[in-house]
Amino acid sequence: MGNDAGFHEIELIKIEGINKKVMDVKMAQKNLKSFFQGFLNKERFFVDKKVLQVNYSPPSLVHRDEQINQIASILAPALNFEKPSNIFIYGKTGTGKTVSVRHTLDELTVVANEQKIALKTVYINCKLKRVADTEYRLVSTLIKELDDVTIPFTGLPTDEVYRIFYDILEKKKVLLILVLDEIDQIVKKTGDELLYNLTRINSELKQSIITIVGISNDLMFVDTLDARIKSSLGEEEMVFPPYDATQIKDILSQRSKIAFRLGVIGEGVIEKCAAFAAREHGDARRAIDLLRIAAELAERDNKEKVSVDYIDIAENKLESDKTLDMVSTQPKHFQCVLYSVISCSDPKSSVASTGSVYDYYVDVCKKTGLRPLTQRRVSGILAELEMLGLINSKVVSKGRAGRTRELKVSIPYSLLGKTYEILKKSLGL
DNA sequence: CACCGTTCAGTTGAACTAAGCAACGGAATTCGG
DNA sequence: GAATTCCGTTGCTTAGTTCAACTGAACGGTGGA
Repeated sequence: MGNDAGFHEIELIKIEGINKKVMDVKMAQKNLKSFFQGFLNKERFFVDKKVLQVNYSPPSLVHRDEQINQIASILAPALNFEKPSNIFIYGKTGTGKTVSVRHTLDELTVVANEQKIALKTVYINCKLKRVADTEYRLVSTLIKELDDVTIPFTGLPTDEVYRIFYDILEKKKVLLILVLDEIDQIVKKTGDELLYNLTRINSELKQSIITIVGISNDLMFVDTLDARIKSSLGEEEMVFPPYDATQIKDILSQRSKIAFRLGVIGEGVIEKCAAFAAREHGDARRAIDLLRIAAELAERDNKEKVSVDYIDIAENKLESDKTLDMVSTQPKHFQCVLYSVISCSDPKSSVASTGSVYDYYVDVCKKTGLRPLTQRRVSGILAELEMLGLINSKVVSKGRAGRTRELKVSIPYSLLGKTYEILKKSLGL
C-alpha cells in the first residue's frame, strides 16, 4: 500500500496536537476557574428561571379564567366520583390549552386529595416519537404512568395491553382523567381505533372511570372521526381563541415579575416580545421563550439589563435551535432524504421533484453505505418530513410528464447552510 | 377550435415480509428423598 | 417424582417492501364548423 510513512506522520502530528491540547486545557482550566467564580459573583438576571420554562404551571393564569372555569365545571362531578364528560379542546399552539388543563387538574387533585377521592390524572403527549405515537405504545406508556409497570415494547398483542390497563384500573378503583395532548397527530397516523377502544373500556369498567380530555391544534379534527366515536367522545367542546398582544403582555409581565430580578428587563422589551408573538397567531409560549432566551443571551454578554435588541437575536436563535434540533434528532434515512431534497432543489425556484430527489437519495445512500429504501418508503418519509414542517409539498400533474410532488424546503434561508452542515456531518459526508 | 383518449411519473392504499420480542407448553435436566 | 431450565412454536408489533390501482393535465389525433 505504501502509506505506512504517511500513517506515522499523521500519528506524529496527532501527538504534537495532543501536547498542544494539554497546554490549552491547562490554560483553559485556569480561565475556567475564574469564569465560574465570575459566574457566581455576577449579579444574576434570573431569580426563578423555571417560571419561564415550558412545563411550568403558574399558580394563576391570566386571561383564561373563563376557559378554566368551564373546564372546572365540566370536571367537577369527579369530586363525587361521578363521571365527568369527556372534553375536546381546540386551539392554536400557545393559546394556553395545556396550561389551563394542567392548572385545573392540579387544583382538582388537591381538592380530591383533601376529600380522599381516588383521582388520578395522566398527561400524555401523543406526538412524542417512540413514546406515544402508536396505539400500542400509547397504552403502554399509560400503564407505566399509572402503575409503574413496564410493558415490553413489542411482542404483546394490543388487546393484551388493553387488558392489563383495564385490570390495573379496575384494581385501583380510581377516577382517571386522561389528557391526550396533540391527539390529532396519533389519530391521523394510526386511525381512531384508540379512541374507540378507550370509550369501550370505559363502558366496561365497573370500579373505575375514565374521562378523556383531548387537546388538538387542528380545528377540523373532530370531523375526521367516525360518527360513533364522535358521539361518545365529543361530549363537550371548547375552543381557545388566540391571545392578542395586550394579553400576551400581561402574561409576560406576570411571569417576569417572578422570574427576573427587579429592573433587568429594559424599556419596551416585554411589549416587543408580545408584539412578535401576537404576529404569530398569539402564541404565548413563543413569547415566553423569546423573553427567556433574550435574557439568557444578554446575561451571557454581561449586560446590565435586557435590551430590545436582544429580542431580535433571541428570535433568530429560537427559530434556529428548534429546527436544528429537529433535524439532528431525525433517523438516518430521514436525514438522508432531507439532505437530498436540499441538494436537489432548483436554485431558482427552490423546488425539487420526487424523482430527482429519490435518485439523489440512492446515490447518497451508496456513498454513506446505507441501504437505500424503496421509493414507496421515501414517499412516506417525505410525507412525515412535511408533517414536521421541514418541507412543503404539493402534488402537481405535469400532463404527459406525469405526476410528482413539488418539494420545497421550508427551513429559513438563514439556517439552510447550518442545516446542510449538520446533515453532512451526521451522514459522514 | 373543441373534444377525447393516451401517456407519463409518481401517489397511495393494502397486503405482505423480516426482525425482534414475549408467552406458552412440552422436553430435558436437576435435585432431594 | 417434583421442580427447574431449556428450547421450539406461535403470535404479536413495527418498519419497510411489493404490488397494483389510481391520478390529472398536457399531448396529439379526430371531427366539425
